Amino acid sequence: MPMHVSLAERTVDTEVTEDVANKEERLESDSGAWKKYETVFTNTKAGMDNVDKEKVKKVVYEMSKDSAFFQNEQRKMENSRRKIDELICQAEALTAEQLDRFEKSADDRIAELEAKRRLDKVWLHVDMDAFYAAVEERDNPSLKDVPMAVGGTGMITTANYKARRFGVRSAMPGFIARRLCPELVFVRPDFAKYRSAADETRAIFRELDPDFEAMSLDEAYLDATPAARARGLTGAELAEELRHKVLAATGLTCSVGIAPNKRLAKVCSDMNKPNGQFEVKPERGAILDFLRALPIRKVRPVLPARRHRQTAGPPPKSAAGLPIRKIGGIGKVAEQMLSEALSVTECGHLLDRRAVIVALCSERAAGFYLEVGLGLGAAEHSERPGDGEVGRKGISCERTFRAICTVPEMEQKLAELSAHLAEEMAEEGLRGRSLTLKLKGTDFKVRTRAVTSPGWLCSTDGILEAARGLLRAELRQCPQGLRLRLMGLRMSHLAKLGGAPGTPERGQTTLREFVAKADAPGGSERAAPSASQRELFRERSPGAEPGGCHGGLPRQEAEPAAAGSPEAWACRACTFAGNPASSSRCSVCGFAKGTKAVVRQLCDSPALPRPSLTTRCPMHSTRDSILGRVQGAHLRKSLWRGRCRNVNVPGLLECRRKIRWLQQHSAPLRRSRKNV
DNA sequence: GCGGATCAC
DNA sequence: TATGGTGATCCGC
Repeated sequence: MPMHVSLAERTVDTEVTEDVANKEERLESDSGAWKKYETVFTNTKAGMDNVDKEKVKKVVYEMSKDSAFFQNEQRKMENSRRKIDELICQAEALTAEQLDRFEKSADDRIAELEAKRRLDKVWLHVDMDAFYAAVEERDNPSLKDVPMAVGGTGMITTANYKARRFGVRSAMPGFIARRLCPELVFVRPDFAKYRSAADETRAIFRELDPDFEAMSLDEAYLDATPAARARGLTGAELAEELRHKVLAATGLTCSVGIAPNKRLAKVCSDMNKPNGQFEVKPERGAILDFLRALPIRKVRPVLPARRHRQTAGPPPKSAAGLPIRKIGGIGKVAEQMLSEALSVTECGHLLDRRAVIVALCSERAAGFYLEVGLGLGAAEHSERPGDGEVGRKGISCERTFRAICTVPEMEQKLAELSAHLAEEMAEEGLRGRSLTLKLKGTDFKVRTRAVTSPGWLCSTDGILEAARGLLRAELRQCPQGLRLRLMGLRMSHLAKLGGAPGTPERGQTTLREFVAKADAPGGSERAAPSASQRELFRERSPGAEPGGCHGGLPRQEAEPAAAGSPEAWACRACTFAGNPASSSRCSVCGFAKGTKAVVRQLCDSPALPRPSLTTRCPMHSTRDSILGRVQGAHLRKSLWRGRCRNVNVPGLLECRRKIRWLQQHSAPLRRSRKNV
């Protein structure tokens, strides 16, 4: 049985249940393994109530089971399984007294949250119905009569409702969709067209709320409070009017949710999809009812036999609460965790189980779940970036390609990505300090490696140089080589290009971020981000010659207009850190240059086992090899300063002792090698 | 700050 | 024949 039973299935009467049971039995005899393969495709979506989910699941499983993708999914599932089991143990270990205490604490928080409840707002969440597909159908009506999907054989972005009946849906790979529905028609996406259609809808949104919040091309939040007051209309009336206007102007239908906050409005827009609307009245009781006992929405097509039975049999179970998965932010993993560790499958359960939730979840998570249980949500538009502010946290690009395993191929990809990223940044007038390299192996495992540079990065060359450094460090850690199917670059710590020269723009930005973070609930413990990094790099001597110790980490990058002071940093031997070129010590691990060569020899020598990420290096007791990157900035800093006791890493002191020993004995060792 | 994971669209 | 790209956030180091 699926752990998450959909809404529609709950109302099924005994006869149909028997039918399902029989089918289950039949399929059980095949093998049964497919049942454990949970994909996002089995999650209920609008227009998919009648889909035979078990069949879809089996098809997806059959087509996936031998792939590397599947293996990776299994690995991820096992990991979350472990975490959930851990949570279950913790839950079982809770004593009655503890639970009592947590319940009181939960009640306090609930009282605080409840005090902030607002019922005076009218929010609309507008969601265009199967947007891309609908635009294509509008422009080519013959597509209306066939199952159709926008996207390629790689991935589907949207499916029309005819296709959804087969279980075809967004985010599904095309080849699986074709198997589910052989006559499926594929249409190449045309984003220019969708953007122009979105512009038409947005012109209408703007009439109702000039500050409306577009979440994507096909989705927006509208604060209809002022309009409702000014015109003396209810939210439902405004929604009705809006839907008609959108249809008249674009020929497209949309669904609208009406509620006193954004979170509820979003849930509501999905209730009567497509081309419908649903309101939760701005009353506390109505909201709690909505969460506890979901009204029977669209009635499923009812078989005559079933109708007959329904009158004779037990009353329909209409009182099923809102499934937690309907809430934005609760995905596959959270759903499983809540269900198995906390016995929460519906929003109403969140309040019943508040003590365990507060006991086991993080502060933020618990707060979120309590809010959901109370039906609370944002009642104001999210803050918009002010003038001159960046408005985003990062900018990135990534590409999937056929498997590559040679370094030149990888460097070629990096060059393309760097150029692309630099171009995008230039378009938005951005520069950044942190670069993250993303690698996905042919086994679908994802790794990310990041550097934060003391200077700004924005040019293709600057980005490429930093990216190469990250790649080389990774290659050094994987002597067996890499087989990649994806590479990506992401720039973060962004700022606008062309700030006044010499101003400590970075300091100001981070300070503002820090204040904002500290202001946010639960964020007060976070340290100012850049302080340790600045200290790491401060000892750089100003006159260092650029080329001295060059491993591929970024130098200070001049802005296109103003010339900055070029500063070489980075060291080949320790793979990573910023090193003043003139220093004889690595600023990351504190080794003298010569020592590192010796350590490397020792690690490489056949007499000793090779260090790897999983085995302990024979030279020290930490998990990482000396040649590998020392994890974590705080750890690097402590190593450099010799304050190991502040770092909670077992064996670190011993590690330093060994290093010292090596340093003292490096000379004879080096000599002995020369003699070989 | 870094890296893994999750989530939404 | 064979599972995407972009952006954000959270958690635990």
